[in-house]
Amino acid sequence: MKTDEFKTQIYQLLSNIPPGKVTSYGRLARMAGHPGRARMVGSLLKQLPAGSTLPWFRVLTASGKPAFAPGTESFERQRALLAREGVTFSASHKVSAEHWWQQA
DNA sequence: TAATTGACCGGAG
DNA sequence: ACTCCGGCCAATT
Repeated sequence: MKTDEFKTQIYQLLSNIPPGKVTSYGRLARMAGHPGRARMVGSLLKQLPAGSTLPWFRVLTASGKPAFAPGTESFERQRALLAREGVTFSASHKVSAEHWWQQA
């Protein structure tokens, strides 16, 4: 079980999330067969190569909100990208359950 | 080499 | 619904 395999798994899953859908760090980790490694998923997304086309913005915390503090640049960027796909936030910055990705 | 730091999570209070 | 806490473990100090 190498770290590289975990990374590959996560990247694979991430690329499978369709536009307009979202999931959480923890769920991705669990889908990859590594429950409890949510932080590693966050670490991977943080270190994504500059030119990557992976939809990092479709990943939220388990509570359904972005991992960034409201008002920060990253937060606004994520909100804009999701809005472009029809995913809107509630007043408390939470994404409604109907947008959550259900594995095919 | 050791300590600290996170784009996290679930349970408990 | 919200805060606190312990577990998580690679990357960074």
